[in-house]
Amino acid sequence: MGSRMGARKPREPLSRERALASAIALVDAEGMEALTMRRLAAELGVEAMSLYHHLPGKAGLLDGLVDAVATEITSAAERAEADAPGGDWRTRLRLRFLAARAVMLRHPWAPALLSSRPTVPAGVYAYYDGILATLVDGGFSYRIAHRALHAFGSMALGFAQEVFRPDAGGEADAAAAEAEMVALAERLPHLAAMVAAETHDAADPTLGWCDSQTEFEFTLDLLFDGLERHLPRA
Amino acid sequence: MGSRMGARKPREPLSRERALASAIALVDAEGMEALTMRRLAAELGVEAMSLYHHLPGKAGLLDGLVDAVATEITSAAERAEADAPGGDWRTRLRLRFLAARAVMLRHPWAPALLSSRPTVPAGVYAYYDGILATLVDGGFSYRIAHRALHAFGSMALGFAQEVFRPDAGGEADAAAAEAEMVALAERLPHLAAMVAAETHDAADPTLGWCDSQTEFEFTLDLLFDGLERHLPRA
DNA sequence: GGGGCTTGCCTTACGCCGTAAGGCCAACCA
DNA sequence: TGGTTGGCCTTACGGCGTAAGGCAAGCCCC
Repeated sequence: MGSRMGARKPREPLSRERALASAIALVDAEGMEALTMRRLAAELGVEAMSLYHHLPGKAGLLDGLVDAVATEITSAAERAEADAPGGDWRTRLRLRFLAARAVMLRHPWAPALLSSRPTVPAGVYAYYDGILATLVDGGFSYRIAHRALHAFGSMALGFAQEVFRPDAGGEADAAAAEAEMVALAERLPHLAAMVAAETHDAADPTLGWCDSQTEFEFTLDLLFDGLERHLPRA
Repeated sequence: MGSRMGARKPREPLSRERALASAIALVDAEGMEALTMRRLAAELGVEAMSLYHHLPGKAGLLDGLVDAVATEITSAAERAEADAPGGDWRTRLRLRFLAARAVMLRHPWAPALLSSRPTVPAGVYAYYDGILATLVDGGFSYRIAHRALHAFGSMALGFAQEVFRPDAGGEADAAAAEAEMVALAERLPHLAAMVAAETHDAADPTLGWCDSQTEFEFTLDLLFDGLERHLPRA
């Protein structure tokens, strides 16, 4: 008896894939600092050292995470571009970048992890290749396409950098916050003026006062406008 | 006897300033991962716990580093712009950004540290204020200046991102590297074509094949060209 | 069918890390 | 002169990544 009723096995045998999936879920839920070998093992119902039979140490685990998001980005970008077959290079690139951004927003830890790697993760090259394909198909020389890749920089990867986070830390002590704002207005007049100007004519429907999606697309257009002048036939 | 011949004192008494200066020197020389409380204390000829009389823990130490580079950047940018009093907003911004970049190149650990902070370091606001001043002085509305700040993103801070680092890891086993290159050309045709195109007509004097300074300035011009269309009088 | 090998997981232990708690000694002030 | 204070040290705790080895179950080949 026993081998035929196998479904009762207390747990499936652990593997690199299971470990990576669990790690991603853990990091999505609790952030990078929660990812320790002991904690991940506990999440899998196992002891820490057991992970070393499937992963080459912590660095290897991080490599696995990086590869996972890199392929997620690449396939998302590929799918997005395939959905608009007739578009010009701008709209196709835009779709790629927005797809990459969507992935990054799902995994807020990914930008820091990607840029912390000492070398470009191998999986990212495939993504860059797709961007290059779109550019050269759009008429750019490889020289300019190369520069464009640099110009896009972290935008191509969809990094959602929130330059201003005025709400960080809750809203306790609003009076003190206002006092600090007044003090800030004296030391940093232009910043204060900008905040005032932006909050006053807030007739537009941006939430808070920084709509990162809008900023992202504005930057995209800025770069695209600048790039367009470098088309050989222009 | 003793108090008059003070210069013989075995060491000066340690302070926040001395600790921060030593920390910056250590990190410049050996990277962020070398910065531990014990190591920093050893560097100062002291035990780890002594640091806690001058710094509020490791996080406070990192805050100190962040503040130090922020003020270094701000003052460098201010000095750079002051050196060209008659220029238009483009050249003045360019001077600011290149000054910031120079600081970052002196402290390669700074970008990751700055962007790892949960909130924008206070000292960075002063730097942004200077950029805003240049923009509004150049005729931009606060709305567009705000967007420009987002558009510049990490460029404003001079982040030197090296997208391609083909030499990482030495040059051992050149044959294997070439084999890998061939395999890569099959999987990533556009990337391979770009590398080929760029290395063949390398008549220009760029070192290696990515001159990050050139890429940086190309991106600056791209953004500036795009921004210029948003001037109200254009 | 049984001995040896492989596989998968566990136990123990080491040297790092940040830091809480408290001791000791010299300088200073009353 | 004696108490107080400040600067530095000692000890210790829990957590980290991981090296080294143990132990039981399954498999292969004779």
